[in-house]
Amino acid sequence: MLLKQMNIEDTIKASNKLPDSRRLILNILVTANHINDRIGEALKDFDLSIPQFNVLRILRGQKGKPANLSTIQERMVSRMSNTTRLVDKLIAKNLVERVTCEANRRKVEISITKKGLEFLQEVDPVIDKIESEITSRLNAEENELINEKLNELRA
Amino acid sequence: MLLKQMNIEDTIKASNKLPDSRRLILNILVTANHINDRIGEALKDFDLSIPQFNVLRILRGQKGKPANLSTIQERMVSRMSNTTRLVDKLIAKNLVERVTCEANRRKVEISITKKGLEFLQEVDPVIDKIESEITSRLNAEENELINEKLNELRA
DNA sequence: ATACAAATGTTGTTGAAACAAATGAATATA
DNA sequence: TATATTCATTTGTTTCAACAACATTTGTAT
Repeated sequence: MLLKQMNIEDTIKASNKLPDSRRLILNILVTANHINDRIGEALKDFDLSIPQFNVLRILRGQKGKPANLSTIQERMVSRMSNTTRLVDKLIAKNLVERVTCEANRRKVEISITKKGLEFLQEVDPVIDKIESEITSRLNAEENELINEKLNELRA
Repeated sequence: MLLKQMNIEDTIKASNKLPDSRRLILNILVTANHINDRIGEALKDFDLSIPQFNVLRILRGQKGKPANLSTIQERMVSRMSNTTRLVDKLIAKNLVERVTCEANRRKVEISITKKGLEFLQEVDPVIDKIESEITSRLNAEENELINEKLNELRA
């Protein structure tokens, strides 16, 4: 199978060659956008936004242990200003629940419900498929190499 | 100068090691987010949103030739649903202007104003600095390598 | 103890994005 | 030529995010 591949200049139809730094930056942004579009599209079938999906995965990662709002915020891919209302949405769907923490009554304990876990099990394979479809275009070493280089960029 | 560097598991504080595909996907998304945060922050000093900034750069890239709305949409880093109102904002600031195309009156011709060009000249060095600050953490070959690999991911 | 500061979430408001429908202009069809 | 179809953009509506102000609980210092 032959896949046509485009550099970013073509992709965003830049009129002239970009400076190297901007070229890489744009490439990362465009690629991230591409990924988000694909995942967001798939999640629409489940009436789930990307941030909502991320919160669910974070809560599952807690393995039963509830999480505070601030914990969720820290772990979000993109930091949200109003995580409260995001959680509200998930509560309305009975996918998560919230109780105020007894030890420190300012805090709040958020956890994923049984229904939430079951729901995730339906969503997961769809997203996994997209993710591995994308990353399978590179082999494991290339994959790992990019991981390292991106880590350096964020350093 | 020693920079502390974090892998994505640490960055998003994942409780367990992620599968390779998700690992790379998340890394790209987190990195893009990091870049957007930094650029968005800098643009705030100029009362400019990232999409607005992109439109201005697209129009400058036209070198005097005006662009249609649809042309702008194609070239945007992230596709927007309502570019009309985005352009309205820039018109309100006298940075761009819009006239309906004589040849095809459905179309509209959008171009950057003199003031817009001058404004971009102020903004550019600030953004360039951020962009090269980030990309300079890798050398030219690494930089180019990632570009290629990202192109393959989007293929 | 009391007062003051910091931590943690929530709520109100405003502006932007997503989505769908509508407008107006050009083109194709009958 | 009249009518339908498509194109390019705009507009209306609903949802969501950013930001700031607020409330409540906890911690600290006098």
